[in-house]
Amino acid sequence: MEYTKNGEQHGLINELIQGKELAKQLCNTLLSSSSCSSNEFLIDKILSTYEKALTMLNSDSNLISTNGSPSRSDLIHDDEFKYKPPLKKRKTMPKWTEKVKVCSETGLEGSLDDGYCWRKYGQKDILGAKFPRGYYRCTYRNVQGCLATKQVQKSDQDPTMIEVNYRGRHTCTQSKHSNKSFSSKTKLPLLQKNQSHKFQTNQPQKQEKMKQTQEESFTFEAKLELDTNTNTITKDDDIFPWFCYLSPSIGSENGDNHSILLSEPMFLESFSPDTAPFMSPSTSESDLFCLSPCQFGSSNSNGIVQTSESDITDILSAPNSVTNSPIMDFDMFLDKEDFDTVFPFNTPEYSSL
DNA sequence: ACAATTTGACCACG
DNA sequence: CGTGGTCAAATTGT
Repeated sequence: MEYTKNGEQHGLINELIQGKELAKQLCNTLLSSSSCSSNEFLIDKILSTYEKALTMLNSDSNLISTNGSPSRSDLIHDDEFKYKPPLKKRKTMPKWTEKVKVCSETGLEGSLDDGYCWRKYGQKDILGAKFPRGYYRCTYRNVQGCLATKQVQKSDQDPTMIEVNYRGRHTCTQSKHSNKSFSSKTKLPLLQKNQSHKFQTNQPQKQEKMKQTQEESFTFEAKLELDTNTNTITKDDDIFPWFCYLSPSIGSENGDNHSILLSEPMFLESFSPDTAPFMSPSTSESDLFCLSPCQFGSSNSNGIVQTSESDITDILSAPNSVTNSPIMDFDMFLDKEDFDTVFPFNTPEYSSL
């Protein structure tokens, strides 16, 4: 992909920065119990900004879509949802990839928490990858029919990087998060393939569990960058600072995350996970929410978001994204209904915010 | 006893 | 047919 068009890239960054600022304003507005009209205006502006950014990205077809899916910018225009994917097989399930970098100094890279409860249902060696991929689904799949799943895999290049591929939004209500702790729910395959899996799943596991208790000392890094090799876009904290990356050391189990949240503009409790499906899973209930592309991170995860198939447009659909703003793939984009769910600002229920 | 994880088998897709 | 994703029995943990 050639994202070498400096001018365009610069413009994109500007748009994104503007979006950030607008989001901040909106947050402030919301926090000050502002008027609806003011909110609507800001939201419109934000949407417009993202549209522009997406359009810019879209202008490079290679950048956005690798499988012929409609570009996101096509979708974000309300009245342009007429588009019907030609032969889309399925997939209304949003999907996005997130990369989380865990500071190895803490030696805690074995786990991470995005705020949801996951149950591991599989692990597989992936061709060409050093580390096996772990498959997780929502703990409440059976109970609440939540179909959210995620795949977790250590990065080949940088073992401190954890790649988390989310699929589907959470439809469950994970009330337990109200007592928010930074417990990690995901354990990563720590060993490389050539190491004994048997060993891996036993002994190290205990170590990991012990590590989990130390998770509060996790530190994360987040950045956004364009990876010209992989056609992916990563988020830079500078660009999307409001994505709220809390350091576990800051937020705390009993601590008041809100105080932190307030330091960076974010959308707080006025959104509940139930009413705002686009929110970050990571924050789940307690704490932070974010507009679409973003999510509110919960303490444990900070990271880099990345679209696996470089469809930045997916940004807009990050329903239950995670801690780190997800930029979802739109290889299977959402239909309008989904989009409204994810980015419901145009819906009546949100117009009164 | 129940819940979660592991892991080989199975299946679908390209 | 190879690979990735899921299932489910066995195992382990609480």
